[in-house]
Amino acid sequence: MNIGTAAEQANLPPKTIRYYEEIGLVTPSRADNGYRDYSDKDVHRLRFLQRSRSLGFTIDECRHLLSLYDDKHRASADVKAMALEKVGEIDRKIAELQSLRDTLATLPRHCHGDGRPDCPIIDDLAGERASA
Amino acid sequence: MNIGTAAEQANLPPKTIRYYEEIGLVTPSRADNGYRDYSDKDVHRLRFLQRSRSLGFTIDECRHLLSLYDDKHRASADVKAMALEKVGEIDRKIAELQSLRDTLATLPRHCHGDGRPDCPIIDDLAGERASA
DNA sequence: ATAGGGCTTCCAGTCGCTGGAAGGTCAAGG
DNA sequence: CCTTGACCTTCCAGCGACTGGAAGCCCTAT
Repeated sequence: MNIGTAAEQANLPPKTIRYYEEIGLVTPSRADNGYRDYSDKDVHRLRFLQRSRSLGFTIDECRHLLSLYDDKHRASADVKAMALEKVGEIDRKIAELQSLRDTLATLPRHCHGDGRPDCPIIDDLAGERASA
Repeated sequence: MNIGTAAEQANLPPKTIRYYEEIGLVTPSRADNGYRDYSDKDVHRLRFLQRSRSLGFTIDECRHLLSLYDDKHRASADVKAMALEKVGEIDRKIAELQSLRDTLATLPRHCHGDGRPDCPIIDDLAGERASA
């Protein structure tokens, strides 16, 4: 199967698939004309990548997950630990964004927001008010 | 004032400050020995950048904010609109992460997480269960 | 005189793609 | 048989916002 078809089935752009090959995540065989030839197994791998990437795993984590996927004797504990660690990471990121949001949201509240030049937001950014 | 001192006062690494100069955000004068020489005004600008960056504005937005900061006749409406738009962006990002988190958090719940090789998380990533 | 720290420039790398150029291949239509 | 257009190939460059490192100058203290 050509890269375009594989791309459709894996829901990934061809460019990305070629990139994944470049960094050693998938290694399709080649047809006589030099075109990449994807097997169902390759596509399976690509879908695995698509899904784990979309869940926020980095490329290196995906590499690790794939090796666990290939390893018939893996311990499910390893995988579970990775998933839980990732959930923790996302939680931390959410909390960070939340506090960012709260800080940022206070700024416009003191700003009359009309054509006048004095602007409490700018003042705050410039540190002309008490602020972190 | 040398870059090291400016860096301390602005709470930014020297490398970052040089980078900001390279992209035209701050242009300190130079001492006779070729060292960058930061005025209080420069440091003020750097702090402005530090704060707006840490609030999640991109470099280009910071550039815009700085030009509003320099413009004594700016309309506060412009600034307010940027701040509100940014809050919306952050809200969207939080929501996205939240749904990501929810999806990801369901995976470990079905995984016994011991030394056995069968792992529902891997199965899910591989698409061997019904999943998006 | 020398040792150290800070400063300078420039180049390369990060992460995960994405865009574009230049050219080969293939299937369908005239 | 020829052309058109879609698809494929490779390679190189760029995104954002820095960060690390090398090579070398400058300044101060001992």
